[in-house]
Amino acid sequence: MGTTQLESVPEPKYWHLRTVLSEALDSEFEVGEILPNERDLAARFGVARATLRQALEQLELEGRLQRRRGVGTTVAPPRVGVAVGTPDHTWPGTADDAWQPADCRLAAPPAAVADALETDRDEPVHTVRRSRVSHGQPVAAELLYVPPASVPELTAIDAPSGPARARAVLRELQRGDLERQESAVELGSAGADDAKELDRLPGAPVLVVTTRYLAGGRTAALSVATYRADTCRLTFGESGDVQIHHGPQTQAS
Amino acid sequence: MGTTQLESVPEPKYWHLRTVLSEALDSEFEVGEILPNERDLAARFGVARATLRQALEQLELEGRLQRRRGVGTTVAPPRVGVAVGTPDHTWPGTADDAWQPADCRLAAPPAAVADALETDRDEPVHTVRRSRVSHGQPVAAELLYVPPASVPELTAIDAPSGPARARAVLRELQRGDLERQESAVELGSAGADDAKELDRLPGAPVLVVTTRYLAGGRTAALSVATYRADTCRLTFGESGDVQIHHGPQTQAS
DNA sequence: TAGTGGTCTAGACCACTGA
DNA sequence: CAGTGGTCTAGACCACTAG
Repeated sequence: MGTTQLESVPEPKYWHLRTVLSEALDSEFEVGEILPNERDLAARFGVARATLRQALEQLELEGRLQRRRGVGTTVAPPRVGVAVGTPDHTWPGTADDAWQPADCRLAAPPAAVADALETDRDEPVHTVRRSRVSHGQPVAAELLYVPPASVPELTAIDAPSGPARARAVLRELQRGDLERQESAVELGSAGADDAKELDRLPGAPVLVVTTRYLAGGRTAALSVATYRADTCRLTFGESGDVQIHHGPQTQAS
Repeated sequence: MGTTQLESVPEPKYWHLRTVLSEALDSEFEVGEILPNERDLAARFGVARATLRQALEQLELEGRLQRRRGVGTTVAPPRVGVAVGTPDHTWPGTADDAWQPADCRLAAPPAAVADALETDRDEPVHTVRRSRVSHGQPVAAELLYVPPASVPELTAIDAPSGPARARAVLRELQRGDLERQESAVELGSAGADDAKELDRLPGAPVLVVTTRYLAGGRTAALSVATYRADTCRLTFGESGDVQIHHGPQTQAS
């Protein structure tokens, strides 16, 4: 990071700063390397700390930086591709299962979920909580809603609750033949519980993947999964791993 | 918004404020209604304007609010579902074409794009710029990279450049038989040009959809599309419109 | 305990919109 | 023009991590 001054330009300081830092990251830093602390960086560029932080937030949103309280700011590795489009990676129990069941409860779901499942609003459904790990890092937290009708042979004795119960539900669910799945992706922010599971602070940006599993002409299950937006790239279809995007698009015209 | 004071809680003020406002939005406001201005709101809750703004930013990220400089803050309508998983909605020229070609240039693409296309890094490719409109609002800006080999019958005479040229390229491209497509979704921020096209400020959060189109065993084209993260929900597969998510996930335990 | 990022304040000025 | 959100400052204190 050679120069230490910002020219006066009509664009916001924090945006210009973002660009300068981004180029510095490309040319002068290695993945995992720690940056100078925020107070030093702000002084070096002659801006207030809040302005510097605005630039860092942008870069973190783009997956270029990783910040941890009490530790520092490090250069983030490229985002990991996470397959979500094919049943292999989400329908429970398939071979390379990166999902780890955490809990299971029987309770009435949110109204919107009940509507999508076509169950009564106060009819309890199995609610499985799972977390997904990739490359040793937690990447997603999921709530899977399974109406009792989808797991008819589930015996109450298997296990009362907890991970064992969750596995029993998933095992029974998998006996059904999945026809197809429909997904939607949108931006959201992590709630307190998801944040803890994803090792982030509350409000951290997440990609919310809502998936409806269809089997036997019915909605067999419905999943709401939150993926870390800073570290994940969601892939659909054959896991063809296209890695193109890097920073805001700029078109020389 | 009845109460005007925040209790002292161990959670950040802006987060608590976000929750309070979110509930107020559900119960006391209609879509399109304008909120009091930031200075009034901050005073009403007894916090600094910056803190209030942090809460509003969260809600905007979640698609609950829409803020426009010089105008005010309004309650946003639910996100619109935008189909991106099936060729019908992205492969050029299909029936219900919501895409509007804006420009076309012949130029060497970014290195990463050239690698994915399996062309030489300095080999020029057709670069089509399109924008997608839904419900009268711009929702996406796209750069479509088409190697000359994918449009062999394109005559240089059709049109030198501009929208007409873009349409010619798309028309020729469509003559190929699309086998399948692979997509990836990640979070990004809008560059200056995308931002203008999407009617947002630079740095606005976008969902970057990178798609590789396969035809005749080759990569026929590659697209990098940026969708407004605040207003869009990307749907994959049959356009089954699951609308579940609303605010951070909270699990009563 | 020293150093980091996270939160919060109270101001100021700017860029933009619409009447 | 008045009013809005957007940017920026210079501080302060807190929560967390690691030696």
